[in-house]
Amino acid sequence: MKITIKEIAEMAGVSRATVSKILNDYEDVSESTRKKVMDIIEQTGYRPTYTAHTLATKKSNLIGVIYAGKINASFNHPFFIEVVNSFKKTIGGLGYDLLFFSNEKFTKGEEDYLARCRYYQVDGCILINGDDIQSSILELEQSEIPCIGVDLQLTGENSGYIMTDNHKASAKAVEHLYLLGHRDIAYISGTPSSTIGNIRKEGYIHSLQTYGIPQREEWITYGDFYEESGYRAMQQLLQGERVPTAVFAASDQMAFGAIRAIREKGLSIPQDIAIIGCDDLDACRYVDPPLTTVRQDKARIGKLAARLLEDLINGETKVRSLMVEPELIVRGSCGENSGEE
Amino acid sequence: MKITIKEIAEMAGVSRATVSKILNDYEDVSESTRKKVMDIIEQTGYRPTYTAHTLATKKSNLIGVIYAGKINASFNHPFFIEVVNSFKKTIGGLGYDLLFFSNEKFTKGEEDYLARCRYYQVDGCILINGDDIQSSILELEQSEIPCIGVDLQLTGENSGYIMTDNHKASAKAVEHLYLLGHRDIAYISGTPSSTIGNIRKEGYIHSLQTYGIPQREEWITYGDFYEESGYRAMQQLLQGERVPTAVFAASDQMAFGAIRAIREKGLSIPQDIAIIGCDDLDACRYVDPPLTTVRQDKARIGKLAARLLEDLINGETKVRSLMVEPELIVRGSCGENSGEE
DNA sequence: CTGAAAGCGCTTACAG
DNA sequence: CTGAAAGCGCTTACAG
Repeated sequence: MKITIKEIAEMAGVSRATVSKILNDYEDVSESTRKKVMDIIEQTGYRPTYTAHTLATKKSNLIGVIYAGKINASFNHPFFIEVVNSFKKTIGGLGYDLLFFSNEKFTKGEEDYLARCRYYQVDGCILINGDDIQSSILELEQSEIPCIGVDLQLTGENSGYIMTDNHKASAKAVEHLYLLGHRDIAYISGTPSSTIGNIRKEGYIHSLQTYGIPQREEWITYGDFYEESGYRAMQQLLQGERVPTAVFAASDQMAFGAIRAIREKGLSIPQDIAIIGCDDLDACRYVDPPLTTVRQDKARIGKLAARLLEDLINGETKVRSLMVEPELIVRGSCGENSGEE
Repeated sequence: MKITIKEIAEMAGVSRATVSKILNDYEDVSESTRKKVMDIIEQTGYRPTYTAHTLATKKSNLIGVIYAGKINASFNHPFFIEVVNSFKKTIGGLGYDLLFFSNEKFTKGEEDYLARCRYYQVDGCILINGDDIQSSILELEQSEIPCIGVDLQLTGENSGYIMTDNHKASAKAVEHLYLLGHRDIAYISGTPSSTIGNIRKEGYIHSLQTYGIPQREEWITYGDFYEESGYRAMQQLLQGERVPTAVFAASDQMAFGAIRAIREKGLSIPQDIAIIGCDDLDACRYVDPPLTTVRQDKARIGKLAARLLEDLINGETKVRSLMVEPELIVRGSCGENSGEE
C-alpha cells in the first residue's frame, strides 16, 4: 500500500540513492534524471517516511513542548496558550512540527523528559514554567538538547530563556498609581516560591522607594495567581487596620478576585480602591469596571522564543536570555479612563 | 554517546533479540535473563529510540492534532482549547503523545494532511472544526487513518465525530426564555456556512414552533461567532421596526458584542432585553450582568473523543458519532437569577 | 552524474 | 528459552 523510495527508484529506472539525492536537493544530479523522478513522485503522491528519515539523519524537525511543574496543569493557561500559539506559528514557518508531551505516559515514578526527548529525537524543546519544577527538568536543560524556557530561567550549556521584564512591569503599575495620586499601594503577589511573583514583588518594593513611599509589610500579600487566592488576599487587606487606596495584583485573575472582595465589602472601584492587574487577559475587557493592567506581549514572547530556539539548534547564538518590554493598558479600574484603549 | 540495544545486549551477554523481547514484555524469557538485562537497562538509563521502533513496528503512539479550516486560526480558541486539553489528558493516559501539525510547513499550494500523517505514521487524528474546510481534510478522513472530528461530521470508513447536541442547546435556550415569559425571541447565528450554526438555527426555529411562537425572518441574523459580529447583528436587530425582548446568540462572544450594542443604545439587561449565549466561556462570569448561557461539556467531549479514537485505532467499535448533552447555566442576563450558579 | 553497499536502531518470524 | 538473520525506509560516504 504505502509506496517507498524503492518503488520510485524502480519506476524511474534509477537507484534509490539518486532518488534520495533529488529529494534532498543535492546539486549533482542531471536535470533530465531529476525531472523524470520528480514526475513520478508527483504522479504517485509519494512522501518520504519520517521515521526512516530521522533514523538515518538524526534530525527530526520536531520540537518538544513541555509544561514543567505540576502534571498537565497548564495546557489551557490563558497566558501561556497565547505564547505557545505564537511560538507555534513562527516555528511552524521554519519547518517544525510540535510534539506535546503528555505527562501521564512515563509516570512510573518520574517523568523522564530527557529520555523522552532522546526517544523522539526532538531537535529542541520549549519549556513552559509551572509551579514546583521537577528534577527531570534540570536534567533536560543540562543536556545536549537545546531548550528555551518561558518564564523559566534555564542556565544549561544549550539552553536559554525569555520572559517579560517583570521588574519593569511593577514599575509601570506603581508609577501609574503614583501619578494618579495614590500613596497607599498594596501588592498581591503569587506564591512565595514563584520566581515571577518575586521579581514583581521586588519591582514593587523598589518602585515604592523610588517615589519615597514607605513600605508596609502587611500590604504585601500572597496568592497563587488564580482568582480565588486574589479574593482571599483582598479580604485580608480589607480587614487591616489601614486599608490601601490602590492595589497591584500580580495577575489579572487575582485582580478579578480582589474586585469581588472589594464589592462584597460595599466599596466601589475606582472611587474607594483602584486596582491594576497583570497579563491583559481577554476577560479584562469584560469585568466591571474594565481592568487596567500591565500587558505581557505574548505574541512577541512566542515569536522570540522560536527564533532563540532556532539559533540554539543551529548553534548560531551567544544570546541566551531575552527580556520583553511590558506595556501598561489603561482601562477603567484606576479611574483615569473608563473606555477601551 | 547514545546507547543502543546493541550495547545493552553485549553488556548482558545476550542477543539483541532477547533484549527486545524483554523490552516488549514477551513471556518466553527466563526470569534470570530478564533480571540481568533489566538491571543493566536500569543502570545505563537506556531508552529505546522512537524512530527505530516505529519504523519496525508501524505503531507510533502519536496522535495528530489538526485544526481544519483557515490556516492556524484556532489553536487558542477558547472552546476548542478546553476540548483539546481534556482530550490530551485522556489520550495521554492511554500512552499517546500529541503531534500538532503546523499549517505553514507543507504549504506549497496545499497542506497535504494525509501525506503528513503517513510521513509521521500517526496512529490516528483528531480534527478540530474551522471555517472553510479544505479538500485535504476529505482526503484524510476517507483514508486508512482513524480520525475523529470535533464539531466536524466525518463520514469516512475509519472516522467518526463528536459534538454537542446543538439542536437541544437551542431548545434549552428558547425554553428558558419562554418560561420567563418571552415571546419575541431573536437569534444571532454563526456564518451561514457553519454546520453548527445551522443546527442551532434549526433548533431555534423548531422550538419556536413547539411553543406556537410565530417566526420572524428579520429576527434571524448572522455573525461569525466572534464578538464584533455579535455587536453588529444586535445593532441590526435594534434598528428593526419591532425590537425583540430576548436574544439567543450562537456563541458567548457574540453575546458579549450584543450586550455592548444594547448598552450603547441606552437599554438595560435583562429589563429591556434578555440575552443568552452559548459555550460557557470563562468570561461569562465576568461580564455585567453575568451571562446566562448553554454550556457545552468541553471536558466530556474531549474525553469521549479520546475513547472513540482509541476504539477506532483498535478496530473495536461500531459507534461512529456521539452527541453530548448541553446544560443551561443560569446567571443574571435573563433576569431570573443574578448570582453565580 | 550515478549506483552498490553499509548503516541508522529496533522487531519478528523462524530455527534450534 | 535463545539467537541469527532479514527487514522497516531512508541516507551517505565511496567508487566509478
